[in-house]
Amino acid sequence: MLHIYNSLTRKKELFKPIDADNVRMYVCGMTVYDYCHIGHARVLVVFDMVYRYLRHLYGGEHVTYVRNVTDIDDKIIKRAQEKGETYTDLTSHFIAAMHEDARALGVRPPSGEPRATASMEQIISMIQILMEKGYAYKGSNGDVFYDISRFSPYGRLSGKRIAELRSGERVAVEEAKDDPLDFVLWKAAKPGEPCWDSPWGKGRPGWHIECSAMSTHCLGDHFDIHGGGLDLQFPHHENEIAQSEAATGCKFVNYWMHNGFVRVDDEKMSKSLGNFFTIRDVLQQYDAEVVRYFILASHYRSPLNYSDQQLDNARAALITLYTSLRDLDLPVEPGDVVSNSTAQRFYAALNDDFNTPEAMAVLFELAREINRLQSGGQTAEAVRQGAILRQLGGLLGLLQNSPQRFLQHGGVVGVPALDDEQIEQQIAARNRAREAKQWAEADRIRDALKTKGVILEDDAGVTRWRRE
RNA sequence: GGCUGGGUGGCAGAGUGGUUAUGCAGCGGCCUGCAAAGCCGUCUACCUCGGUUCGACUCCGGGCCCAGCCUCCA
Repeated sequence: MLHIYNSLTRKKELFKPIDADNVRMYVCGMTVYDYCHIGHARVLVVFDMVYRYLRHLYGGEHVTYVRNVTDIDDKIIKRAQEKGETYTDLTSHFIAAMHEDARALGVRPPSGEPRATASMEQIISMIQILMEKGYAYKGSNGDVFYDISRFSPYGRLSGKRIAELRSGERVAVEEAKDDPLDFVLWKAAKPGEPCWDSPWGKGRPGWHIECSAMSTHCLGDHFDIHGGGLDLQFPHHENEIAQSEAATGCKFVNYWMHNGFVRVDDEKMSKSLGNFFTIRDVLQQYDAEVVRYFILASHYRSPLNYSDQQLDNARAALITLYTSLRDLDLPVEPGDVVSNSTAQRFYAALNDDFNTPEAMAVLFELAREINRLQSGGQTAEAVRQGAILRQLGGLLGLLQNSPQRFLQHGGVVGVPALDDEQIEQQIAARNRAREAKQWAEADRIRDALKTKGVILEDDAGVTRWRRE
Protein backbone atom coordinates (compact mmCIF):
# COMPACT_ATOMS: atom_id res chain seq x y z
CA MET A 1 0.00 0.00 0.00
CA LEU A 2 1.71 3.11 -1.24
CA HIS A 3 1.74 6.10 1.07
CA ILE A 4 2.80 9.50 -0.17
CA TYR A 5 3.69 12.58 1.83
CA ASN A 6 1.25 15.19 0.62
CA SER A 7 2.58 18.74 0.83
CA LEU A 8 -0.99 19.98 0.90
CA THR A 9 -1.85 18.24 4.16
CA ARG A 10 1.72 17.82 5.47
CA LYS A 11 1.00 14.18 6.19
CA LYS A 12 1.72 10.83 4.70
CA GLU A 13 -1.46 9.60 3.10
CA LEU A 14 -2.55 6.35 1.54
CA PHE A 15 -2.35 6.77 -2.21
CA LYS A 16 -5.70 6.14 -3.85
CA PRO A 17 -5.73 6.89 -7.55
CA ILE A 18 -8.77 8.55 -9.04
CA ASP A 19 -8.71 5.88 -11.73
CA ALA A 20 -6.42 2.90 -11.26
CA ASP A 21 -6.58 2.30 -15.00
CA ASN A 22 -5.06 5.71 -15.61
CA VAL A 23 -2.92 7.09 -12.81
CA ARG A 24 -1.95 10.63 -13.72
CA MET A 25 1.06 12.65 -12.65
CA TYR A 26 2.28 16.08 -13.73
CA VAL A 27 5.71 17.47 -12.92
CA CYS A 28 6.95 20.98 -13.57
CA GLY A 29 9.88 20.62 -15.88
CA MET A 30 12.57 22.92 -17.02
CA THR A 31 12.72 26.47 -18.26
CA VAL A 32 15.05 25.94 -21.15
CA TYR A 33 17.46 28.86 -21.25
CA ASP A 34 20.54 27.03 -19.97
CA TYR A 35 21.96 23.58 -19.38
CA CYS A 36 20.38 21.48 -16.66
CA HIS A 37 22.19 21.44 -13.33
CA ILE A 38 22.22 18.80 -10.61
CA GLY A 39 19.11 20.29 -9.07
CA HIS A 40 17.28 19.60 -12.30
CA ALA A 41 18.82 16.15 -12.35
CA ARG A 42 17.25 15.51 -8.98
CA VAL A 43 13.77 16.37 -10.21
CA LEU A 44 14.25 14.27 -13.32
CA VAL A 45 15.56 11.25 -11.43
CA VAL A 46 13.25 11.43 -8.42
CA PHE A 47 10.07 11.62 -10.46
CA ASP A 48 11.40 9.07 -12.89
CA MET A 49 11.71 6.75 -9.90
CA VAL A 50 8.15 7.61 -8.88
CA TYR A 51 7.00 6.98 -12.43
CA ARG A 52 8.75 3.60 -12.54
CA TYR A 53 7.25 2.56 -9.25
CA LEU A 54 3.75 3.63 -10.25
CA ARG A 55 4.18 1.64 -13.46
CA HIS A 56 5.24 -1.30 -11.35
CA LEU A 57 2.17 -0.97 -9.14
CA TYR A 58 -0.47 -0.16 -11.75
CA GLY A 59 1.06 -1.44 -14.98
CA GLY A 60 2.94 0.47 -17.61
CA GLU A 61 -0.15 1.14 -19.68
CA HIS A 62 -2.03 2.59 -16.74
CA VAL A 63 0.20 5.49 -15.76
CA THR A 64 0.36 8.82 -17.57
CA TYR A 65 3.26 11.06 -16.71
CA VAL A 66 3.41 14.56 -18.11
CA ARG A 67 6.42 16.82 -17.67
CA ASN A 68 6.22 20.18 -19.33
CA VAL A 69 8.81 22.41 -20.94
CA THR A 70 8.68 26.14 -20.37
CA ASP A 71 9.96 27.50 -23.64
CA ILE A 72 8.89 31.12 -23.36
CA ASP A 73 9.52 33.50 -20.47
CA ASP A 74 11.48 36.59 -19.52
CA LYS A 75 14.75 34.79 -18.93
CA ILE A 76 14.56 33.04 -22.26
CA ILE A 77 13.92 36.31 -24.06
CA LYS A 78 16.75 38.00 -22.20
CA ARG A 79 19.23 35.18 -22.83
CA ALA A 80 18.36 35.03 -26.51
CA GLN A 81 18.93 38.75 -26.82
CA GLU A 82 22.28 38.47 -25.06
CA LYS A 83 23.36 35.71 -27.36
CA GLY A 84 21.98 37.43 -30.42
CA GLU A 85 19.84 34.54 -31.53
CA THR A 86 16.16 33.86 -31.82
CA TYR A 87 14.51 32.53 -28.73
CA THR A 88 13.42 29.42 -30.62
CA ASP A 89 17.02 28.63 -31.56
CA LEU A 90 17.96 29.04 -27.94
CA THR A 91 15.19 26.85 -26.60
CA SER A 92 15.53 24.11 -29.17
CA HIS A 93 19.23 23.87 -28.36
CA PHE A 94 18.60 23.53 -24.63
CA ILE A 95 15.66 21.19 -25.07
CA ALA A 96 17.90 18.86 -27.03
CA ALA A 97 20.57 19.16 -24.35
CA MET A 98 18.04 18.40 -21.65
CA HIS A 99 16.92 15.28 -23.48
CA GLU A 100 20.52 14.14 -23.77
CA ASP A 101 21.09 14.66 -20.05
CA ALA A 102 17.89 12.90 -19.11
CA ARG A 103 18.68 9.95 -21.32
CA ALA A 104 22.17 9.68 -19.86
CA LEU A 105 20.70 9.55 -16.36
CA GLY A 106 18.41 6.70 -17.35
CA VAL A 107 15.29 8.86 -17.14
CA ARG A 108 12.41 7.33 -19.05
CA PRO A 109 10.73 9.73 -21.44
CA PRO A 110 7.46 10.97 -19.94
CA SER A 111 4.18 10.07 -21.63
CA GLY A 112 3.79 13.67 -22.69
CA GLU A 113 6.02 16.70 -22.79
CA PRO A 114 3.90 19.72 -23.66
CA ARG A 115 5.49 23.07 -24.40
CA ALA A 116 4.09 26.43 -23.48
CA THR A 117 4.45 27.85 -26.97
CA ALA A 118 2.51 24.91 -28.38
CA SER A 119 -0.29 25.30 -25.85
CA MET A 120 -1.41 28.88 -26.48
CA GLU A 121 -4.95 27.88 -27.33
CA GLN A 122 -5.47 26.16 -23.98
CA ILE A 123 -3.69 28.93 -22.09
CA ILE A 124 -5.75 31.71 -23.63
CA SER A 125 -8.93 29.78 -23.18
CA MET A 126 -8.26 29.27 -19.48
CA ILE A 127 -7.52 32.95 -18.97
CA GLN A 128 -10.74 33.75 -20.76
CA ILE A 129 -12.70 31.55 -18.41
CA LEU A 130 -11.02 33.24 -15.45
CA MET A 131 -11.98 36.63 -16.88
CA GLU A 132 -15.56 35.52 -17.43
CA LYS A 133 -15.83 34.16 -13.92
CA GLY A 134 -14.40 37.35 -12.48
CA TYR A 135 -11.15 35.90 -11.20
CA ALA A 136 -9.01 37.98 -13.51
CA TYR A 137 -8.79 41.59 -14.59
CA LYS A 138 -6.83 43.66 -17.02
CA GLY A 139 -4.43 46.06 -15.34
CA SER A 140 -3.60 49.59 -16.37
CA ASN A 141 -0.42 48.41 -18.15
CA GLY A 142 -2.26 45.97 -20.38
CA ASP A 143 -1.28 42.84 -18.40
CA VAL A 144 -3.97 40.49 -17.22
CA PHE A 145 -3.81 39.60 -13.51
CA TYR A 146 -5.31 36.98 -11.27
CA ASP A 147 -7.27 38.43 -8.36
CA ILE A 148 -6.23 36.34 -5.39
CA SER A 149 -8.81 37.91 -3.12
CA ARG A 150 -11.44 35.98 -5.08
CA PHE A 151 -9.90 32.63 -4.19
CA SER A 152 -10.31 32.04 -0.51
CA PRO A 153 -8.12 28.95 -0.06
CA TYR A 154 -5.15 30.91 -1.38
CA GLY A 155 -2.04 30.07 0.65
CA ARG A 156 -3.16 26.65 1.78
CA LEU A 157 -0.48 24.68 -0.02
CA SER A 158 2.39 26.83 1.17
CA GLY A 159 0.94 27.37 4.63
CA LYS A 160 0.89 31.10 4.19
CA ARG A 161 -1.72 33.61 5.14
CA ILE A 162 -2.36 36.48 2.84
CA ALA A 163 -1.84 39.04 5.58
CA GLU A 164 1.56 37.59 6.35
CA LEU A 165 2.52 37.63 2.72
CA ARG A 166 1.61 41.29 2.54
CA SER A 167 3.69 42.14 5.58
CA GLY A 168 6.62 40.23 4.11
CA GLU A 169 6.38 42.04 0.83
CA ARG A 170 9.89 42.56 -0.47
CA VAL A 171 9.33 43.46 -4.06
CA ALA A 172 8.69 46.79 -5.58
CA VAL A 173 4.95 47.03 -5.92
CA GLU A 174 3.62 46.78 -9.42
CA GLU A 175 1.25 49.69 -9.70
CA ALA A 176 -0.86 48.12 -12.40
CA LYS A 177 -2.07 45.46 -9.96
CA ASP A 178 -5.01 45.92 -7.62
CA ASP A 179 -3.12 43.95 -5.01
CA PRO A 180 0.63 43.34 -4.86
CA LEU A 181 0.00 39.63 -4.43
CA ASP A 182 -1.99 39.33 -7.63
CA PHE A 183 0.03 37.61 -10.29
CA VAL A 184 0.19 37.94 -14.02
CA LEU A 185 -1.72 35.64 -16.36
CA TRP A 186 -0.99 37.38 -19.61
CA LYS A 187 1.86 39.72 -20.23
CA ALA A 188 1.46 42.44 -22.85
CA ALA A 189 4.26 42.36 -25.38
CA LYS A 190 6.84 45.08 -25.55
CA PRO A 191 8.15 45.98 -28.99
CA GLY A 192 10.36 43.30 -30.45
CA GLU A 193 9.32 40.60 -28.00
CA PRO A 194 7.89 37.28 -29.12
CA CYS A 195 4.14 37.45 -28.86
CA TRP A 196 0.85 35.75 -29.58
CA ASP A 197 -2.56 37.21 -30.35
CA SER A 198 -5.10 37.19 -27.59
CA PRO A 199 -8.36 38.91 -26.64
CA TRP A 200 -6.21 41.25 -24.53
CA GLY A 201 -3.80 42.13 -27.27
CA LYS A 202 -0.45 40.71 -28.30
CA GLY A 203 1.51 39.19 -25.51
CA ARG A 204 2.68 36.01 -23.84
CA PRO A 205 1.47 33.91 -20.94
CA GLY A 206 2.59 34.41 -17.38
CA TRP A 207 4.59 31.53 -16.05
CA HIS A 208 2.02 29.95 -13.76
CA ILE A 209 -0.87 29.71 -16.19
CA GLU A 210 0.90 27.42 -18.62
CA CYS A 211 1.12 24.63 -16.07
CA SER A 212 -2.55 24.94 -15.17
CA ALA A 213 -3.52 24.89 -18.82
CA MET A 214 -1.20 22.10 -19.90
CA SER A 215 -1.79 19.82 -16.93
CA THR A 216 -5.57 19.99 -17.09
CA HIS A 217 -5.48 19.69 -20.86
CA CYS A 218 -3.28 16.58 -20.79
CA LEU A 219 -4.59 14.92 -17.63
CA GLY A 220 -8.06 16.31 -17.01
CA ASP A 221 -9.33 18.89 -14.56
CA HIS A 222 -8.64 16.62 -11.60
CA PHE A 223 -5.63 14.34 -11.44
CA ASP A 224 -3.57 12.40 -8.92
CA ILE A 225 -0.06 13.70 -8.40
CA HIS A 226 1.62 17.02 -9.08
CA GLY A 227 5.32 17.28 -8.42
CA GLY A 228 8.22 19.65 -8.63
CA GLY A 229 11.05 21.19 -6.69
CA LEU A 230 10.39 22.58 -3.24
CA ASP A 231 11.00 26.08 -4.50
CA LEU A 232 7.93 25.82 -6.70
CA GLN A 233 5.59 25.25 -3.80
CA PHE A 234 5.20 28.98 -3.46
CA PRO A 235 4.18 30.85 -5.43
CA HIS A 236 4.07 28.66 -8.52
CA HIS A 237 2.02 25.74 -7.28
CA GLU A 238 -0.11 27.91 -5.04
CA ASN A 239 -0.98 29.95 -8.11
CA GLU A 240 -1.64 26.85 -10.17
CA ILE A 241 -4.21 25.71 -7.65
CA ALA A 242 -5.86 29.12 -7.63
CA GLN A 243 -6.04 29.28 -11.42
CA SER A 244 -7.09 25.72 -12.05
CA GLU A 245 -9.71 25.38 -9.36
CA ALA A 246 -11.20 28.75 -10.18
CA ALA A 247 -11.38 27.89 -13.87
CA THR A 248 -12.61 24.30 -13.61
CA GLY A 249 -14.66 24.58 -10.46
CA CYS A 250 -13.31 21.30 -9.16
CA LYS A 251 -10.43 20.01 -7.13
CA PHE A 252 -7.16 20.22 -9.05
CA VAL A 253 -4.71 17.73 -7.56
CA ASN A 254 -4.95 15.09 -4.83
CA TYR A 255 -1.28 14.65 -3.90
CA TRP A 256 1.40 17.33 -4.06
CA MET A 257 4.99 16.13 -3.97
CA HIS A 258 8.02 18.37 -3.57
CA ASN A 259 11.61 17.23 -3.72
CA GLY A 260 14.27 18.87 -1.58
CA PHE A 261 17.14 20.98 -2.82
CA VAL A 262 20.60 20.07 -3.87
CA ARG A 263 23.15 21.92 -1.81
CA VAL A 264 26.77 22.80 -2.25
CA ASP A 265 28.69 23.65 0.89
CA ASP A 266 25.45 23.79 2.80
CA GLU A 267 24.02 26.36 0.49
CA LYS A 268 21.22 25.85 -1.96
CA MET A 269 22.42 25.16 -5.48
CA SER A 270 20.71 27.58 -7.77
CA LYS A 271 21.13 29.53 -10.90
CA SER A 272 20.79 32.81 -9.08
CA LEU A 273 23.56 31.93 -6.62
CA GLY A 274 25.73 30.73 -9.48
CA ASN A 275 27.01 27.77 -7.46
CA PHE A 276 25.58 25.11 -9.73
CA PHE A 277 27.15 22.19 -11.51
CA THR A 278 25.61 21.21 -14.80
CA ILE A 279 24.74 17.61 -15.42
CA ARG A 280 27.08 17.47 -18.37
CA ASP A 281 29.97 18.81 -16.30
CA VAL A 282 29.47 16.15 -13.69
CA LEU A 283 29.15 13.44 -16.33
CA GLN A 284 32.65 14.33 -17.46
CA GLN A 285 33.82 13.10 -14.12
CA TYR A 286 31.37 10.42 -13.05
CA ASP A 287 29.38 7.70 -14.72
CA ALA A 288 25.72 8.66 -15.10
CA GLU A 289 24.64 5.69 -13.03
CA VAL A 290 26.82 6.95 -10.19
CA VAL A 291 25.03 10.30 -10.34
CA ARG A 292 21.70 8.54 -10.32
CA TYR A 293 22.69 6.42 -7.34
CA PHE A 294 23.90 9.51 -5.51
CA ILE A 295 20.54 11.21 -6.02
CA LEU A 296 18.50 8.24 -4.85
CA ALA A 297 20.75 7.51 -1.89
CA SER A 298 19.01 10.31 -0.01
CA HIS A 299 15.28 10.53 0.57
CA TYR A 300 13.70 12.78 -2.03
CA ARG A 301 12.43 15.30 0.51
CA SER A 302 15.77 15.66 2.31
CA PRO A 303 18.47 18.06 1.29
CA LEU A 304 21.06 16.48 -0.96
CA ASN A 305 24.63 17.61 -0.48
CA TYR A 306 26.73 17.63 -3.59
CA SER A 307 30.40 16.79 -3.13
CA ASP A 308 33.05 14.65 -4.74
CA GLN A 309 33.14 12.55 -1.62
CA GLN A 310 29.45 11.77 -2.00
CA LEU A 311 29.89 10.80 -5.62
CA ASP A 312 32.92 8.68 -4.78
CA ASN A 313 30.87 6.97 -2.13
CA ALA A 314 28.08 6.30 -4.60
CA ARG A 315 30.54 4.79 -7.00
CA ALA A 316 32.01 2.51 -4.34
CA ALA A 317 28.53 1.36 -3.40
CA LEU A 318 27.66 0.53 -7.00
CA ILE A 319 30.91 -1.39 -7.35
CA THR A 320 29.87 -3.52 -4.40
CA LEU A 321 26.48 -4.25 -5.94
CA TYR A 322 27.81 -4.96 -9.40
CA THR A 323 30.56 -7.16 -7.99
CA SER A 324 27.94 -9.46 -6.54
CA LEU A 325 26.34 -9.77 -9.98
CA ARG A 326 29.42 -10.09 -12.09
CA ASP A 327 29.81 -13.85 -12.33
CA LEU A 328 26.14 -14.63 -12.59
CA ASP A 329 24.67 -15.75 -15.87
CA LEU A 330 21.54 -13.65 -15.59
CA PRO A 331 18.76 -13.79 -18.13
CA VAL A 332 18.88 -10.84 -20.49
CA GLU A 333 15.20 -10.12 -20.03
CA PRO A 334 14.07 -9.60 -16.45
CA GLY A 335 11.21 -12.03 -16.91
CA ASP A 336 8.37 -12.41 -14.47
CA VAL A 337 8.11 -10.30 -11.40
CA VAL A 338 9.78 -12.31 -8.74
CA SER A 339 9.34 -11.84 -5.09
CA ASN A 340 10.65 -13.10 -1.81
CA SER A 341 10.71 -11.76 1.69
CA THR A 342 13.69 -9.54 0.90
CA ALA A 343 11.92 -8.11 -2.11
CA GLN A 344 8.89 -7.49 0.06
CA ARG A 345 11.01 -5.31 2.30
CA PHE A 346 12.22 -3.40 -0.72
CA TYR A 347 8.65 -2.73 -1.79
CA ALA A 348 7.69 -1.81 1.75
CA ALA A 349 10.42 0.82 1.73
CA LEU A 350 9.21 2.35 -1.52
CA ASN A 351 5.63 2.16 -0.33
CA ASP A 352 6.66 4.34 2.58
CA ASP A 353 6.80 7.61 0.66
CA PHE A 354 9.45 6.32 -1.73
CA ASN A 355 12.10 5.63 0.88
CA THR A 356 14.89 4.88 -1.57
CA PRO A 357 17.73 4.84 1.02
CA GLU A 358 16.01 2.07 2.88
CA ALA A 359 15.23 0.26 -0.35
CA MET A 360 18.91 0.44 -1.23
CA ALA A 361 19.84 -1.10 2.10
CA VAL A 362 17.80 -4.11 1.01
CA LEU A 363 19.81 -4.28 -2.22
CA PHE A 364 22.99 -4.63 -0.20
CA GLU A 365 21.52 -7.42 1.84
CA LEU A 366 20.66 -9.20 -1.38
CA ALA A 367 24.18 -8.66 -2.65
CA ARG A 368 25.63 -10.19 0.49
CA GLU A 369 23.29 -13.16 0.18
CA ILE A 370 24.37 -13.67 -3.42
CA ASN A 371 28.02 -13.60 -2.40
CA ARG A 372 27.38 -16.16 0.31
CA LEU A 373 25.54 -18.44 -2.08
CA GLN A 374 28.27 -18.07 -4.65
CA SER A 375 31.04 -19.01 -2.28
CA GLY A 376 28.90 -21.87 -1.04
CA GLY A 377 28.60 -23.18 -4.57
CA GLN A 378 24.86 -22.65 -4.75
CA THR A 379 25.04 -21.09 -8.16
CA ALA A 380 21.46 -21.66 -9.23
CA GLU A 381 20.11 -19.96 -6.15
CA ALA A 382 22.66 -17.17 -6.52
CA VAL A 383 21.41 -16.57 -10.05
CA ARG A 384 17.85 -16.46 -8.80
CA GLN A 385 18.72 -13.90 -6.15
CA GLY A 386 20.80 -12.00 -8.67
CA ALA A 387 17.82 -11.72 -10.96
CA ILE A 388 15.81 -10.30 -8.08
CA LEU A 389 18.57 -7.84 -7.25
CA ARG A 390 18.74 -6.59 -10.78
CA GLN A 391 15.01 -6.40 -11.08
CA LEU A 392 14.62 -4.39 -7.89
CA GLY A 393 17.51 -2.18 -8.94
CA GLY A 394 15.64 -1.60 -12.16
CA LEU A 395 12.77 -0.04 -10.26
CA LEU A 396 15.27 2.60 -9.21
CA GLY A 397 16.76 2.71 -12.69
CA LEU A 398 19.97 1.12 -11.40
CA LEU A 399 22.00 -2.04 -12.04
CA GLN A 400 20.88 -2.43 -15.63
CA ASN A 401 24.39 -2.24 -17.06
CA SER A 402 26.50 -5.31 -17.53
CA PRO A 403 28.56 -5.71 -14.35
CA GLN A 404 31.73 -6.07 -16.38
CA ARG A 405 31.05 -2.90 -18.29
CA PHE A 406 30.43 -0.96 -15.11
CA LEU A 407 33.38 -2.37 -13.19
CA GLN A 408 35.82 -1.89 -16.03
CA HIS A 409 34.55 1.35 -17.49
CA GLY A 410 32.10 3.00 -15.13
CA GLY A 411 33.88 5.99 -13.75
CA VAL A 412 36.84 6.42 -16.01
CA VAL A 413 37.51 10.02 -16.84
CA GLY A 414 38.59 10.63 -20.38
CA VAL A 415 40.91 8.20 -22.09
CA PRO A 416 42.22 5.52 -19.74
CA ALA A 417 45.95 5.09 -19.33
CA LEU A 418 45.74 1.55 -20.66
CA ASP A 419 43.22 0.08 -23.03
CA ASP A 420 41.60 -3.27 -22.42
CA GLU A 421 43.99 -5.14 -24.69
CA GLN A 422 47.07 -3.75 -22.99
CA ILE A 423 45.64 -4.75 -19.65
CA GLU A 424 44.94 -8.28 -20.86
CA GLN A 425 48.51 -8.56 -22.12
CA GLN A 426 49.89 -7.51 -18.76
CA ILE A 427 47.65 -9.99 -17.00
CA ALA A 428 48.85 -12.78 -19.30
CA ALA A 429 52.47 -11.85 -18.59
CA ARG A 430 51.80 -11.79 -14.88
CA ASN A 431 50.08 -15.16 -14.94
CA ARG A 432 53.09 -16.68 -16.71
CA ALA A 433 55.23 -15.31 -13.90
CA ARG A 434 52.83 -16.70 -11.34
CA GLU A 435 52.95 -20.15 -12.90
CA ALA A 436 56.72 -20.00 -12.62
CA LYS A 437 56.28 -18.82 -9.03
CA GLN A 438 58.15 -15.64 -9.87
CA TRP A 439 56.21 -13.71 -7.27
CA ALA A 440 58.35 -10.59 -7.39
CA GLU A 441 57.75 -10.20 -11.10
CA ALA A 442 54.04 -10.97 -10.74
CA ASP A 443 53.70 -8.38 -8.00
CA ARG A 444 55.65 -5.83 -10.00
CA ILE A 445 53.17 -6.12 -12.86
CA ARG A 446 50.22 -5.92 -10.53
CA ASP A 447 51.63 -2.83 -8.82
CA ALA A 448 52.39 -1.25 -12.18
CA LEU A 449 48.80 -1.79 -13.27
CA LYS A 450 47.57 -0.35 -10.01
CA THR A 451 49.40 2.87 -10.64
CA LYS A 452 47.53 3.02 -13.95
CA GLY A 453 44.24 2.62 -12.10
CA VAL A 454 43.71 -1.07 -12.78
CA ILE A 455 42.97 -3.46 -9.93
CA LEU A 456 43.55 -7.18 -10.34
CA GLU A 457 41.68 -9.93 -8.56
CA ASP A 458 42.86 -13.53 -8.72
CA ASP A 459 40.02 -15.88 -8.15
CA ALA A 460 39.59 -19.58 -8.82
CA GLY A 461 42.20 -19.70 -11.51
CA VAL A 462 40.88 -16.59 -13.24
CA THR A 463 42.35 -13.12 -12.99
CA ARG A 464 39.78 -10.38 -13.27
CA TRP A 465 40.37 -6.69 -13.52
CA ARG A 466 38.48 -3.51 -12.92
CA ARG A 467 39.30 0.14 -12.96
CA GLU A 468 39.34 1.94 -9.66
C1' G B 1 9.84 39.31 11.50
C1' G B 2 6.12 35.23 9.71
C1' C B 3 5.84 30.17 8.03
C1' U B 4 8.06 25.22 7.00
C1' G B 5 11.58 21.33 7.74
C1' G B 6 15.75 19.54 10.32
C1' G B 7 19.84 18.55 14.25
C1' U B 8 21.91 10.43 14.41
C1' G B 9 28.33 7.09 15.08
C1' G B 10 34.97 9.24 11.38
C1' C B 11 31.93 10.58 6.75
C1' A B 12 27.22 9.85 4.20
C1' G B 13 22.38 8.47 5.39
C1' A B 14 17.60 5.58 7.11
C1' G B 15 14.66 4.27 11.11
C1' U B 16 12.37 2.89 15.79
C1' G B 17 9.08 3.78 22.61
C1' G B 18 12.72 -1.51 24.98
C1' U B 19 16.10 -5.92 20.19
C1' U B 20 22.00 -5.08 13.83
C1' A B 21 19.73 0.09 9.30
C1' U B 22 22.74 0.38 5.09
C1' G B 23 27.18 2.20 2.34
C1' C B 24 32.21 4.11 2.70
C1' A B 25 36.31 4.31 6.10
C1' G B 26 38.82 1.67 10.73
C1' C B 27 40.07 -2.77 13.52
C1' G B 28 40.37 -8.45 14.15
C1' G B 29 39.70 -13.20 11.69
C1' C B 30 38.90 -16.63 7.36
C1' C B 31 40.41 -17.08 2.31
C1' U B 32 45.10 -15.85 -0.82
C1' G B 33 52.06 -17.24 -2.71
C1' C B 34 51.09 -12.07 -1.27
C1' A B 35 47.10 -9.07 -2.51
C1' A B 36 42.24 -7.82 -4.25
C1' A B 37 37.25 -9.28 -3.96
C1' G B 38 34.16 -11.90 -0.75
C1' C B 39 32.59 -13.90 3.99
C1' C B 40 32.50 -13.73 9.57
C1' G B 41 33.18 -10.64 13.80
C1' U B 42 33.92 -5.70 15.80
C1' C B 43 34.69 -0.17 17.63
C1' U B 44 32.75 5.20 17.01
C1' A B 45 25.60 7.53 17.60
C1' C B 46 21.23 9.75 18.28
C1' C B 47 22.06 18.98 19.85
C1' U B 48 20.54 20.73 24.97
C1' C B 49 17.29 21.18 29.31
C1' G B 50 12.87 19.57 31.47
C1' G B 51 8.28 16.36 31.27
C1' U B 52 5.34 11.73 30.25
C1' U B 53 6.79 6.38 30.82
C1' C B 54 8.73 0.47 34.04
C1' G B 55 11.83 2.27 29.96
C1' A B 56 12.97 7.72 25.00
C1' C B 57 17.48 8.72 20.20
C1' U B 58 12.16 7.74 19.24
C1' C B 59 6.27 11.12 22.38
C1' C B 60 5.34 16.35 24.72
C1' G B 61 7.26 21.35 26.15
C1' G B 62 11.33 25.18 26.51
C1' G B 63 16.20 26.50 24.64
C1' C B 64 20.30 26.61 21.18
C1' C B 65 21.86 25.84 16.19
C1' C B 66 21.12 24.93 10.80
C1' A B 67 18.54 25.00 6.17
C1' G B 68 14.43 26.52 3.05
C1' C B 69 10.17 29.62 1.66
C1' C B 70 8.01 34.65 2.10
C1' U B 71 11.60 37.50 -4.93
C1' C B 72 13.17 34.43 -10.70
C1' C B 73 14.77 29.43 -9.33
C1' A B 74 14.04 22.06 -9.72
